Amino acid sequence: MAKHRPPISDTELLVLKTLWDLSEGTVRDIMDALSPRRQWAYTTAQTILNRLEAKGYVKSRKGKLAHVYRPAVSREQLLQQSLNDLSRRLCEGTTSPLLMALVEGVRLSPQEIHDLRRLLDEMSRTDDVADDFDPPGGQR
Amino acid sequence: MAKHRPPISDTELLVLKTLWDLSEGTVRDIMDALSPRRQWAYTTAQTILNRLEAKGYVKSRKGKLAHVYRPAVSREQLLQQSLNDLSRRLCEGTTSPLLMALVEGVRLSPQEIHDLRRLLDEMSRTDDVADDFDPPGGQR
DNA sequence: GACAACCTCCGACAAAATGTCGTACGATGG
DNA sequence: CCATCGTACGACATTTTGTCGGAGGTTGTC
Repeated sequence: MAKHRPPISDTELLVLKTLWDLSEGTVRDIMDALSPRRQWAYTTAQTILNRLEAKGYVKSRKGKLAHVYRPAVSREQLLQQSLNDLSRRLCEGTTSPLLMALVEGVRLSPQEIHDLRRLLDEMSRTDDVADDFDPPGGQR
Repeated sequence: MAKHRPPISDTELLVLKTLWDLSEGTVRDIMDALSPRRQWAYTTAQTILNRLEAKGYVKSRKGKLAHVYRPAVSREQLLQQSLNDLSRRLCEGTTSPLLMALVEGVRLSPQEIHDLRRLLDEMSRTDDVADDFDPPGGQR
């Protein structure tokens, strides 16, 4: 189940991205990594991290000296979640409209098209066995 | 160029959706269509419409009696825009990660897979002719 | 041509989200 | 034992969102 998480703001995302890069780090690590792009008071960075944790995007563990933060969601998961939210907001939870919009609205490289085809092949192969009959107790 | 539009809030989206359904309508039309889900003062609906217009999501024309509002963006365009924003926020503007996340993270129906395949076929066909050389004066 | 019914314009306001800190205080290592 | 560095907690200005109220223009109707 994709857990429901409050929306992430731009500043928060900036910090999360930094954490993705670092894999993990303390408040100070974040500040260092971010400077000179952002000149924050120590507590500012701290607050962002706290909020990120409250929202479920990072988790922390007690390091010897300072708390060590690490992402609780990967870029892929965040992508996933965002797409789901989008789908719920705009398409009553269906996803093919997203697919269509993406494929139509973007110039895919031949390489990407190829990869996508492969992926589709895989999917229909696994779906074949599952779609032959209605699963008992199937939903919706 | 996809115009940059400020983010749309949930309430605003609700109204925009109503406009999509009605094709167009006055403040009162919106209110009627929305009741009894929402009990708004007339001016509340008006404000939402105004903000939607300010943000570029709807436009209005002067009707005989009252202003008539109509969507300035279709559901597809909004989808497009949202996906672009997402791509910019999370993937430095690239789109294949979105594609992958969508295709992997969602159970497509055989029908959807079929449609997608068709779309891909079309794309590679048009790409074949379009990619041989730079079209003179070609847009986007 | 005065009235009621509608509309529009403009501004107001509270609540929530966001961006940014300061302070008080506990742990730590020379 | 005191200078550092961290944490907890709260504060505050700004922006965004959700909701209205009131002043004043149109209009259709007796």
